[in-house]
Amino acid sequence: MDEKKERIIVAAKELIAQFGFKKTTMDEIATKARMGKSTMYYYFKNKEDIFAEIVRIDSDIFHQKLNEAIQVANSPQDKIMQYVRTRMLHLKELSNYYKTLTHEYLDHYFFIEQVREEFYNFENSILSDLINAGIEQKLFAPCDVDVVVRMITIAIKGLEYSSFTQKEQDLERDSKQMIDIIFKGIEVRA
Amino acid sequence: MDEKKERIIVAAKELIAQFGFKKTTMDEIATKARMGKSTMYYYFKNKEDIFAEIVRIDSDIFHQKLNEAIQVANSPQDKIMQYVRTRMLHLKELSNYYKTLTHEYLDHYFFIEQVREEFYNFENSILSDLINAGIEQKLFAPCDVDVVVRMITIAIKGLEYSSFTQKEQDLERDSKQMIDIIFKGIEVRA
DNA sequence: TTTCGACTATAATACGGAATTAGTCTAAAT
DNA sequence: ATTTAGACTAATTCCGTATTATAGTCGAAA
Repeated sequence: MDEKKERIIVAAKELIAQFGFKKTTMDEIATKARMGKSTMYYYFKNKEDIFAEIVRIDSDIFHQKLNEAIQVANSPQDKIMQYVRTRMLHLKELSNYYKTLTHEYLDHYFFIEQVREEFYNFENSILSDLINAGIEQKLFAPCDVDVVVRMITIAIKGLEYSSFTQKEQDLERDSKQMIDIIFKGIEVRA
Repeated sequence: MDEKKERIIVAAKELIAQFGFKKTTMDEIATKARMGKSTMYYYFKNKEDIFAEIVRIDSDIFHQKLNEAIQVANSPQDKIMQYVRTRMLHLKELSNYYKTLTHEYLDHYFFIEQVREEFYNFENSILSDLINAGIEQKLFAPCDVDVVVRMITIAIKGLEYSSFTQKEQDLERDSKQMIDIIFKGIEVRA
């Protein structure tokens, strides 16, 4: 029954969002999902497995949003701009959602690391493709694509950091300004 | 007696570097500095005061190193490049030195916040001056200086983050590549 | 003015028993 | 066969308390 699995996920998601992973007990999830505790063990191996599934779902949605964003835009520049913009906005939303977990991240949950790794590869591949497309279309100067991608991701890291203390609006403005500088540079043009 | 103060600082600095602020006791510092514990209270108001002084001294040295770096370089571009390079290298050194403290930073030590604020202003002022100089010398395109400075500091934050998992050499290379992109951009030139 | 040992109040720690909790198992219901 | 649940267990967390460690004070001596 997939509907049962869904109920567990929904209940767990709400509780975890409110209280964090550790503070949410299997009994609470079971009660909220209106079923016996051991029933959940028929659908999930253990507590971590439930959380892993929740993270996986969110991660899928996030990937999808990013893919949509670059499909909507036209030029490589626009695609990169929209990618970064969407990434920042939705990540802030997600991190806001998972705020109760921030502390628990310290305790190494393997699948967090795994999701991070997956996302790193995803992002790298998208950005590489966009930079390469830009070079082919003679929009970007021929350059070491890996280096450029790396610098963009480092810049994104900086944006991410500054986003902790920032409202959504400023974050979007900063993202645009950063990408703009990476595109055009600040030196005078010949 | 300034020599006593020095002895306290030296002893405290070594112990704190090795064990962290919390794990270092006033008794240990006193023993290492070869004096009675309460003697130290003649020279310092309390334990935090000793640490604040240590941080202040290190911070002064750091500022000095940065000032030297930009004096040695010639063009605004070079000065910015050297500034970032020096900043990353010495900050890595410092953070390596204070590695035992990383965890304790979480507990809000007011003077850490204060030093951070001071440094933020220092960095802002230096970068603003350099960008303005570059614009005056027609090296940089006329632009919103505050925005450019902000983007550089955000990029530096990203570099800082990636420096945690990186060796000095890569850090230096990344710094150069980042600044290079900020100068030149990646779009083709007309 | 400078130094120190003795002292105190407070904060960290250690510990043991009680309560929770993740996960299992058996058996009943569908 | 599949699904559910309540009782059960082993492990962990929690909690009150007794003990220790520690930052900071004080008065006296050098």
